[in-house]
Amino acid sequence: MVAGPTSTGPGKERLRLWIRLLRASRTIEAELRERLKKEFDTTLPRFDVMAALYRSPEGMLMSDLSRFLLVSNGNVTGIVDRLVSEGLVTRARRNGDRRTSMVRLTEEGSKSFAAIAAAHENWVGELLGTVSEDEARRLTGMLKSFRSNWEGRE
Amino acid sequence: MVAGPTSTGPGKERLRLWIRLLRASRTIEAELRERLKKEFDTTLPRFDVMAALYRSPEGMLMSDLSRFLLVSNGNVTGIVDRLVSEGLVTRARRNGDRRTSMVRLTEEGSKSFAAIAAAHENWVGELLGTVSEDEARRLTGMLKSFRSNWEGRE
DNA sequence: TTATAAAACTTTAAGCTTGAAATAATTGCG
DNA sequence: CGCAATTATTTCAAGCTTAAAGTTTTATAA
Repeated sequence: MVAGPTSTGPGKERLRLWIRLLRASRTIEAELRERLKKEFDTTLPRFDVMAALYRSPEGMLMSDLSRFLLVSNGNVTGIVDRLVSEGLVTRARRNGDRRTSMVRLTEEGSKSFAAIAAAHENWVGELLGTVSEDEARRLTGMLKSFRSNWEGRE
Repeated sequence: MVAGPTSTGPGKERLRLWIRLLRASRTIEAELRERLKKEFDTTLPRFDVMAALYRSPEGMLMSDLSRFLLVSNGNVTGIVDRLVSEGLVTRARRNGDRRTSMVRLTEEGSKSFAAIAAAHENWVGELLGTVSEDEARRLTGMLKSFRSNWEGRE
């Protein structure tokens, strides 16, 4: 996914775009992962889950998390397990539907996330520093319309 | 990495961009992974390694692969191991420097890759279909300059 | 009711991924 | 030369990831 086009033709320009997109996101992702590890001894998947929960103080179902984060159900199970065992998150069995459980940040998890998120936002600002605010807005617009055109997820 | 900004401020626009970038690449990546599995019973990492080797008929060192694909050394070892055991790739010990080995596609690997790459290019064209050729060129340019400004890898 | 299907989740097996430690070969320098 | 540092690679442990199969609970409908 990271090599160059192997031919010329109609799809070439879009293939180039895809390769650039992928290389850019991998490079940034690698840098963020490294800093999360070094500075906060955590991982990107944990950060993702906590970020989602931080936006939903009322809690989220496992399936909400899985859908929102674009990862599989089983995947979320493992990450939440570990967050629970670290005291950052709780799984609350529900009376209404006993198949499901509400996942929420604990007090500690919320505090912890706020600190990490602040650093994270600065890192992203730094790593994308060469993109002007205006360019960022335009790029975001292009990517947004692309996704929402392609399929209905959010 | 996939949730929205948690605050307003100067870095907000770039954080939005990063989230869009990540969601776009994850969505496309997931779709490509699924099709590679279904249609060719292979994986993205295998495809990446084969794509790199296809561009270098003379072969690549393990460290070349690792650098080019932006993944760790140990990672490449495992993927190449599996490709070797499937007869798609060879590791040739070198006389000059016996620490290293040249990795090459076999005849079969080369044929196999050519077929997969053709399908792959069509898929990408389809998945990025809502982006015009012209827009694709502009986006690519932005992403390219961003990366080369940020650091010296290629 | 009461089977049967559907939904929410967990478990499992296989593979991917990293960072760190271990091996082995080469290079450089006193 | 001889040995310390460097380089190329593999091994390892832990965690991430998916698809598929399994479990439990809820909904449907004959």
